[in-house]
Amino acid sequence: MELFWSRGFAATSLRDLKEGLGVLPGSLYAAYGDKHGLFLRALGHYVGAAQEQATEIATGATILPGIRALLLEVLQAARTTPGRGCMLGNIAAELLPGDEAAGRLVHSAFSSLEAGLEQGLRAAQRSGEVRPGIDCGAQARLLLALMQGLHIVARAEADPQRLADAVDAALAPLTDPADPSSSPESRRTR
Amino acid sequence: MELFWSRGFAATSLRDLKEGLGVLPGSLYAAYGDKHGLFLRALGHYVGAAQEQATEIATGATILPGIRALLLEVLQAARTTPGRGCMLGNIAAELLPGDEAAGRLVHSAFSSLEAGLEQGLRAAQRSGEVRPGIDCGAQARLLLALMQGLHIVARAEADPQRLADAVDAALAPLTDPADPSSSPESRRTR
DNA sequence: CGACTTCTTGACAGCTCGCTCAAGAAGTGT
DNA sequence: ACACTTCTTGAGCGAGCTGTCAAGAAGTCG
Repeated sequence: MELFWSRGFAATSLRDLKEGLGVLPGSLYAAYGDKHGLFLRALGHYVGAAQEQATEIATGATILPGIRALLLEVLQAARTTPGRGCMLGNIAAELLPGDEAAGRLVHSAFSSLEAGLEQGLRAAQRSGEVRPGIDCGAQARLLLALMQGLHIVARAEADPQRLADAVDAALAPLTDPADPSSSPESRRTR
Repeated sequence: MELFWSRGFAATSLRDLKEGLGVLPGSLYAAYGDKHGLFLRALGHYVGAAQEQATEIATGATILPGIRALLLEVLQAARTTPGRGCMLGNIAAELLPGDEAAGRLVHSAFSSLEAGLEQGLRAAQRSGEVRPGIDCGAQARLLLALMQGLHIVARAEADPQRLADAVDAALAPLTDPADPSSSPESRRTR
């Protein structure tokens, strides 16, 4: 997964897999059919992790700080592990919509993340954390697209943290109807 | 440019370039040094077009409808020309931050788009189209990241138009000061 | 222990890649 | 028309790719 994540599908050779995991071509063929089969398994593993994260967002104690932390982690990851981004976005850019099997996996992960965000926002709306009148479904799709976009834009930014205020600009309207300069205070980390 | 745009750098072979443009390997080498040199020229062309678009956004007659049209065009393009996305995002995902020359080009395009958005929002703010108190710089970065994210997410979406409400969710806070039911009284929460 | 089955290995085939370069085509000046 | 220069061409080189498969290693059981 790590190899396909950071290099992409085509750029990860059987030699890389052999040196990285000790999987020899013969064993790989016997177990997964071909390189693409192993790739789908690795992508499936990533999708599973993403779905776990989605339920964490939906059921967290504090929703908005959780979402904020999630988005800021994207910027942090761009600094600590540059060139890796999000495997879903990377694969989407490289293979979709041509690769149907990979497309189904990526789509299910995006759907789970969107659903987790929407569910969390709805709960936060009931508890008063998010003001009424917000379309939680549309906001969830906005936040999902923002997350993917941050992964992309951060790759071209020397200091990805410069994008942190964009995260707050996206979250501010959820709580404060008038003043976007009030920033949610959070200290939650994974 | 079209070839590198829709296939990426590595997946575009010299044979593709020969069949697509009639550029034979020898001529290519003499004119651009290598495949990467030609690629940078193609990317530079795309960057120039993006910068033109940035000034159009900044100097347009109606700013917010212009930005909205720009974002909805992303979803439209995902339907009409699937698998192409935005060359800037594609190249960022494939080559950055490893390829410094490409990184400089993508960064300058992102900067121009961000500056165009910010400039446009500032003008709209002065004309009252955008309400005061908005951080136009942060909003510009948010919209840029959203645009790139839409290109990615739309690749995995059977009907990209489903993301249109996310665009409106991003733009609504720029004009609407508050929930229609609550009074826009100056409530300085601070 | 020996016969049989299953697993593991890495050299190899067949292909495509980016790039080179000698040879022919085209252009230029007198 | 001729000598000279510049441009254009595509076959071919070495390297790397995915996928194959015979041969050896390891495991299993009477």
